[in-house]
Amino acid sequence: MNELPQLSRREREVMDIVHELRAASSAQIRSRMAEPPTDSAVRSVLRILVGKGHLTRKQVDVRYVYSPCVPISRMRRSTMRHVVRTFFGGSVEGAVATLLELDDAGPSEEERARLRALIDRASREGR
Amino acid sequence: MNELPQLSRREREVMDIVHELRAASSAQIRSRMAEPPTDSAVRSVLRILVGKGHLTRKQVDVRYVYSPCVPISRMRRSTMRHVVRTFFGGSVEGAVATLLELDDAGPSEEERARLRALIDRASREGR
DNA sequence: CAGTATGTGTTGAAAAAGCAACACTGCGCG
DNA sequence: CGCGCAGTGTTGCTTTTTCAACACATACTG
Repeated sequence: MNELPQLSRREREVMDIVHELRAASSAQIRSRMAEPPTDSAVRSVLRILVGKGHLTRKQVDVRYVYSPCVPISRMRRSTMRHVVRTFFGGSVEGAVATLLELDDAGPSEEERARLRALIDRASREGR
Repeated sequence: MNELPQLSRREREVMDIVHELRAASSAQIRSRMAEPPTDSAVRSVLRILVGKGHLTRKQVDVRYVYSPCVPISRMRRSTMRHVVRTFFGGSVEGAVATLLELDDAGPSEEERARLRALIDRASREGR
């Protein structure tokens, strides 16, 4: 049903930044962009994203603050689903394996404990 | 060091398809695209991607087969790193949690065992 | 051989993206 | 007040993307 149009290069870049910050002003977003263009250029992209229904904005004090329309939890799931399918042949296990290799320090003891707990909880919810 | 230029909408779509299939012909790619354009349009994008250094092509029988230049393992890591930072505030644990929720069937007993093994192995490699 | 089917590359034009210049507003301050 | 500053929106131009039409090659088939 909701087929939001796909994003251009800059649009995707901005969306990623907003997702990372959860909510951000135009200036904040610009400061994180690669080879940042003019202020007005950034705001052009923002206006387009609001128009397409990807961002909402809300006035806070004098400036606008932008945040994603789609709730973060849904975004997490859909992104992960896409990544697992695209890069891991659908294997959740493979994806977990790569995640665990990310920290080259490796997970701490507490973290490992929490991960085991996650696995057990997933198994209980599965049935 | 290697800063490959960022991708346009169609370019990204094609790259995702090629990553999923590991290697694909023009026609295969086209058949998986959303609202697929003409054959020649697809091949235009492919030629650009080869030019930018994102894809290699190799002649197999009569047709060309395209595959990514960057090895899949590196792609998996960099993509996961990006996703974790963008959508999970850097929390590997959070990312694993979402992964485990993906199958609504939940992981099987064997899969859970393998996941636990992964965790233990990650801890050993960590030091 | 003529015709069709499949694979490819080139070209040029329409659409979208990308962007800076400019104009407007409200605010603080000398 | 007059001035600069920070934030915003609009406009129009330039570049990139996107795409289909066309042309070429090879292989198969009647």
